[in-house]
Amino acid sequence: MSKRVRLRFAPSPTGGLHLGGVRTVLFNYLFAKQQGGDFIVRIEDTDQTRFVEGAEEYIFETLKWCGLEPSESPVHGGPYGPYRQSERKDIYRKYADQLVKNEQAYYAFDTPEELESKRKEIPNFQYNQLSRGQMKNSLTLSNEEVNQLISTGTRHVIRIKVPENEEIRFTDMIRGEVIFHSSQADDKVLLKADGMPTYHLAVVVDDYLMKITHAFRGEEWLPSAPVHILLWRYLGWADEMPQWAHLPLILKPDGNGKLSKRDGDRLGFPVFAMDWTDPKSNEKASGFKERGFLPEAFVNMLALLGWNDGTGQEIFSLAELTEEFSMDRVHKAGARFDYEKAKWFNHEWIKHSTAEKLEPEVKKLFLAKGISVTDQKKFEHIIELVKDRCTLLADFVQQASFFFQSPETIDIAAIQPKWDDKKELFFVELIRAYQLSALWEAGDLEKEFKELAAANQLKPGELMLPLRVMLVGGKFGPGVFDIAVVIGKDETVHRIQHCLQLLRP
RNA sequence: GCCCGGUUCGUCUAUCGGCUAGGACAGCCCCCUUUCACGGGGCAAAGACGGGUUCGAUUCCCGUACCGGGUACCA
Repeated sequence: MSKRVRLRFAPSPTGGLHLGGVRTVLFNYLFAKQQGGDFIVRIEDTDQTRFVEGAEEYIFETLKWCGLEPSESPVHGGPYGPYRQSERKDIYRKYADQLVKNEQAYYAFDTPEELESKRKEIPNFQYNQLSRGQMKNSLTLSNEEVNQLISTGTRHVIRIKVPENEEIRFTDMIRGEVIFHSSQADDKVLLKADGMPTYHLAVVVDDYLMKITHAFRGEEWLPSAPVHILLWRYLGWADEMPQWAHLPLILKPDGNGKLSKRDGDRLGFPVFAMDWTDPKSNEKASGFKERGFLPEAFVNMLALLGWNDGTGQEIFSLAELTEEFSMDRVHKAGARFDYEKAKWFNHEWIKHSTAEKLEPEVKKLFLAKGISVTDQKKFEHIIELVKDRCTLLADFVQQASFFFQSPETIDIAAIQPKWDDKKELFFVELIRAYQLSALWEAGDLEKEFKELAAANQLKPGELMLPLRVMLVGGKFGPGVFDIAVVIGKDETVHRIQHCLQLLRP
C-alpha cells in the first residue's frame, strides 16, 4: 500500500496572491486531486514583522474564487492542525533542541548588528564552515560560557551545522537529479531569537508532521533545498521525505526578472488574482477577478503557463486539468507572462459559456452602472447576442447597455458626411412603416426596410449603418434588426426620430 | 563574485536521434458579414554559439555566451 498523497501550499500572509502563487496552488491542487489525495493550505507566518492584516483572508477568498479549495487549512480544519505556524511555535523548539543535542546544530550569540558589520567588512560574508570558528557560538565558546549566556537570557539563535565536505543530491520531479556541495551551503538560522522557527526548520518539521508526500514550490526555493534535505536527514526522517518539484517562474512580459506587482501597474494588467489594497501603504493592485476574468479562464491560462498536454488542446476545465495534468509535462524554463494570451483565454471561456452561467456576474456589472434587470429571459437573450464580442466581462456593459437605455453618445459623424434629404425621407417613411407594422420580428423588419429602400431607389447598404448608429450609438453590436426586436417598436421609432433631429441643420 | 537552474518563431509551446521544425496568441492579407465581432482560409516568423558522439543532431555530452533564481534572525 502506497501512502496517501498529500500536498500543501504554504503562503506567508504578507500581501495579495499573485499569478505565480496561484499557479503554484494550481499545480499542487491538480496533482493532489488527480492522485486522489489531499490538498492542504498551511499559513507560514513565522515572520511576525511582516504580518499583513487581511492577507490570510484574501488568500482563502482567492482560492474560493478559483475553485481550488483545500481540504485542510486553518479555516477548513483537519486532523494535522494547527495549520498556522505561529500557533505551532512550541513544536519547533523541541526539534531545534534535538538537533543541538546531536551536534547537528548549535547556539549562536552573534547579534544582528555584529553580523551586519561583518558583512560590511567582508563583502560576501557567509556564516558557514569557514567562518563559524571565528564567531560567537556554542562551537567556539566553552560549555560554561554558553550556559552562562543562555541562563542570563542572552538573545541567541540556533543554526544548522552544515557538514564540511559532502554532496547533497536529490531528484527533482521536474529537473531530475540536482547536486549541491555542502561547502557552498551556509549555516542557516533554524530558530530565531524570538523563538520562532525560520522557514527552513518549519517547512521540514511541518511537512513531516503533516505527512506531506510531495512538495511543489517555486524555483526560487531551489537553492535552499540542500538545507532542507539535510534537515530531513538530521531529524532522522529521510525515508519519509517528500518528493520535490521546483516549478518554473513566471517572468515579466518585457525586460528581465520575475513578474512583480509593479509590472502590472506599469504595463496595465492585473498581477493579483483579486483586487488587493495594502492596509499599511494603501497601495492598490488590481486583480483578474475585478478586471472581468472568469475564474475558469484564469485557472486555464495559469495551467498552460508551463504545462501542456502535448496534443495542442488549450482550453481545459478544472476537471479536465485534474484528469490530464502530469508533472513530467511541466516545462523547466520560466515563462514570460503574456496578457494578450490571457485575454484570449477569457474570450474563449465567455464564448463557450451559456448565457445562464454568465448572467449573474453580468447583471452585477449592469447594476453597478445603474441598470437593473427585470426581464430575465430577455437579459439572457441579450447576453447570447453579444457574448462573442466580449473579451472581458466588463465589455458586456459597453456591448449591451444600449439595449436598456438610449445611447449616451451617438456617433453622428459616422453618418453625417453622406447624409442627404433622400435618406432623411427614407427614415421618415421607415418610422411610419414600422409604426404600422403588426409584426415585430427581425425577418419582417428587414424585409420592410429593404422594400422601402428599393422604393426610394436607395441601396440598403447605405442605410443600414445609419440605422445602426441611431439604435446603438456607434458602429458595433449584433444585427440591427435583432436589436430593434429587443428594444421594441416604440423605442426603435423614438431613437430614429431623435437622430433625425440631431441630423437636421 | 560564488552556487543552482534555464536557453525552439515577438510570446506560450510541440518534438522523447530522422524535420519540408508543428500548434496557439499577437501581427499582416483574403473570404464571410451592408457595423463590430464570431467563423473560415492564407502569409510572415524559431533551434544562442562552438566543439564533440552518431549514418544522422533541435533532441545526447562538453565548453562559451546570455537569461533567471539564490546568496537575511524574509518567505
